[in-house]
Amino acid sequence: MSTLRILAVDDHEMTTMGYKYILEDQPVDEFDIQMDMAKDYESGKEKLERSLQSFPYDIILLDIQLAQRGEVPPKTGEDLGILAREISPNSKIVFMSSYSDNYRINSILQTVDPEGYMVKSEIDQHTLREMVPTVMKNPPYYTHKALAAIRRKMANDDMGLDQTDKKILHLLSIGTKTKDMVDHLPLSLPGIENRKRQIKSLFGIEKQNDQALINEARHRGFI
Amino acid sequence: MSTLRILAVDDHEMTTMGYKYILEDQPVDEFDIQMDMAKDYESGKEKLERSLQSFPYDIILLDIQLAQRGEVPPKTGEDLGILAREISPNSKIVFMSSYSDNYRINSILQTVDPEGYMVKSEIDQHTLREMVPTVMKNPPYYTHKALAAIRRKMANDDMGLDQTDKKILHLLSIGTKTKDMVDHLPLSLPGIENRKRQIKSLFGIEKQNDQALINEARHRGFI
DNA sequence: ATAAAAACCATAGAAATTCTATGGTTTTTC
DNA sequence: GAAAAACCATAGAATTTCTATGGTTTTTAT
Repeated sequence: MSTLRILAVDDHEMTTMGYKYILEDQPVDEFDIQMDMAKDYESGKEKLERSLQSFPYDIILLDIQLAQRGEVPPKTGEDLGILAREISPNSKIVFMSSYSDNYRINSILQTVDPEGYMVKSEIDQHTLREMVPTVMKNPPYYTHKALAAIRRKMANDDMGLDQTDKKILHLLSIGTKTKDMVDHLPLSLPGIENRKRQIKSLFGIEKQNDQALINEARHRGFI
Repeated sequence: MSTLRILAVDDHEMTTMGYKYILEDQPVDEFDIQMDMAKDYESGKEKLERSLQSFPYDIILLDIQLAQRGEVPPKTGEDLGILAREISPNSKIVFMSSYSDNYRINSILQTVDPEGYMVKSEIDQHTLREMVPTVMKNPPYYTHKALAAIRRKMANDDMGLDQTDKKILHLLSIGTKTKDMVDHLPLSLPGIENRKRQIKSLFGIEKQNDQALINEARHRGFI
């Protein structure tokens, strides 16, 4: 029976406590578990760095939304994941996120490529304990909602949308006005309008408004 | 206890027999199972069409490689899947394939978007019986190797490769000579060479040969 | 070992795509 | 009903990608 060292980073202490009790309570599969906790980017980073001196963590559980301590720009769990990949490449990384929105999932799957992604509403004693051996021996582990998002993405992948198109969809989805997008994109206003028109055409919703575009993009798993 | 009607199409009769015995033997979850079998595209198509008159199939299990009966061009399980989606849209479709190669999986995930994908080496009594209720109530169901392929794809997705680039990689992987690719692509020979060079650059393997490109593309989940 | 084949590279100009600038119309919002 | 935002169209500029061409290097087969 080997011992796994797990670091859980979440700004809600209750959450990490929950993980701790469920996982340390009794052995998971063939593993004994020993948990560490952190509740923001900085303390997570510190624990991570300190661990490299002795035993690196076997698994790192990361919430996306982390409490800030006044940093600008604010650091997220995604940033911590990217850091962890770099300095502790043998640790398995699992995101525990409230978001099941595609833009976030897609981004994390590309920047971090974690061994697991669990949507919080689907985390319970069973899935949590199931995740551990899967991530260690047979990654990846995705909960159902994450998997469904991934499926949507795969099904609508090669539509020819590029990074810029996807960013436009994302900006739209968070309520950005088209005229303000010029501040976030290297494009002129008519350029943006043109792309929106092209995407609508690709989606088969010509001559409809932005809401229709947002709905279709969400349905197709882009946002 | 409701009854599920399942159609299995595979050119190896032993395989479909195996599915039949395992699934009909005893109820799966809350379902009683009744299997039909077919061993090529034509007979699969007939059973499918006939089923529409009475009760459509709940689940359709498809092998990719199907025995031909002299058709040119040969029809595959993918073609049958596309047909099934059209004429029997409420049936769940699950691919049972020997291939875990990405190009195939990616293609099927886009053209058919099946509720399940199982790699044959991972099919056994347990996974088979686990697949049924998942596909019916909580799709998708992917076996581990399929999931790993999907993960690779997601991680390397937005590299800016377009359809043509991916087709070049695929043609390369099946041994097509560069000079012969002009017959399969709407491009001149230097055009193809240029794209290969660009892709190598994207992959960080400048000035290396085709084998290196194939290896890297496979590693990144494109083929 | 060497001849033939294929792969690889570079360049110039053609072709196609995408951008911007501009000016206007329609729709939404308050 | 006035102001703001979204939407549309066009011409020309800028960029990208393609082809044609001619050459060098590497691989393959004898």
